[in-house]
Amino acid sequence: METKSRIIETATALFQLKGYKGVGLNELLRECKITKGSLYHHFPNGKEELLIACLHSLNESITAQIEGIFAHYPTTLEATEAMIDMLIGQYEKTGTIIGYTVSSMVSEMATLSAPVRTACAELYYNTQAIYSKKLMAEGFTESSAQSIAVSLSALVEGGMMLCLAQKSSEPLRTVSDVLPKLLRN
Amino acid sequence: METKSRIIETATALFQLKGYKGVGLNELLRECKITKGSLYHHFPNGKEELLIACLHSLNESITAQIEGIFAHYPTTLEATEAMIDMLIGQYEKTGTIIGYTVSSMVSEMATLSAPVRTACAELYYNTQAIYSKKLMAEGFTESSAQSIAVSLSALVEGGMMLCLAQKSSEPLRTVSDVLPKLLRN
DNA sequence: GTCTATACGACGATAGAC
DNA sequence: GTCTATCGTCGTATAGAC
Repeated sequence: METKSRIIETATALFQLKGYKGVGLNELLRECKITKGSLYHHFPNGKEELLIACLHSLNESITAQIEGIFAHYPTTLEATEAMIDMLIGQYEKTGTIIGYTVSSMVSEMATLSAPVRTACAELYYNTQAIYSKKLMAEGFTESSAQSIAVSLSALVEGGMMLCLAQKSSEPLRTVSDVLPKLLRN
Repeated sequence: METKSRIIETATALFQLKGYKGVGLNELLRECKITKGSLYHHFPNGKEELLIACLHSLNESITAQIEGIFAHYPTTLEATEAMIDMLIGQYEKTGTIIGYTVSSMVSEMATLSAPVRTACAELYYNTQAIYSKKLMAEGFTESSAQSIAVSLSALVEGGMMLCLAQKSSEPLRTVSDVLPKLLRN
């Protein structure tokens, strides 16, 4: 069981960094220090089964982390700013954004594999639920809260894409600056 | 020359649909009804050179189309709404978003190939310049206009990603509804 | 549960005839 | 400028020993 979770952890990072199709099994095995036999023992249906396991794992960890941040800050604005700050910090430390986006998997696989698409959609749904809940606690109506929650996740996901293209954390900083406009009534 | 532009056109659509790594040369050749010899005559440096040509071509067509829309509507709000409406229409007609995003190329290649990353960054830069110019004409300060322009492109790009994951045009509709919050002073 | 060995197709790219 | 033929590599996946 420890091997299985190590595979998932390593594969998740690699998939986020290089995309699903960009990671060969050999590279993954080298990184995990295991062999094909072991991989196919844990994931009999191969690479796509592994990807879905990675997405479920990402879903849990991202949801937990965002929930933690949102529990710690009194307002949605402060919580979202803190979340983006964390993304920026991670980007500046590592040069990429690992652990907080499934964009590469969405754009690569959403039109090709229904199970993968569903797993990505669940992740977006969960984070939007966290945003939405806090917005309603602040007095937004349900429909307004849901609209803003969807927009927040679009803004953050798009902001990460811009950072990758520009090779700079500036887009996420800008997005963070604009949040007050979006979050006032 | 006619062959070359047909290759670019076909390849652009395929890359956007299935991602760069997801499109094999054989599939592309079949679709274009040409052979390897011809492809490598026009693109001696192979697939990545073709990708960059596609990105430049996309850059021109997207910029022109957005410029057209922004010239036609009096306010940034109306223009952006019209642009998103067009994306939604295209999505509902074809089931995917082809011709208006480079997300898949960014997330697949941005960390791997500098020329590809640069070509994507240029596209974002050009569209943001269009937004920004119109915002300034409406009285926004330069720094405010630029912040909003970056956020608009993040919002649209992220919105498309959510649509693909959810298999629904709803996220883009929601994003469109939220625009007034972002665009008022 | 992990290993080695292997199958076999697809990949991007090249050479050379026409 | 377009064709065919072919190269070497790497892709995912499987079989079977330990």
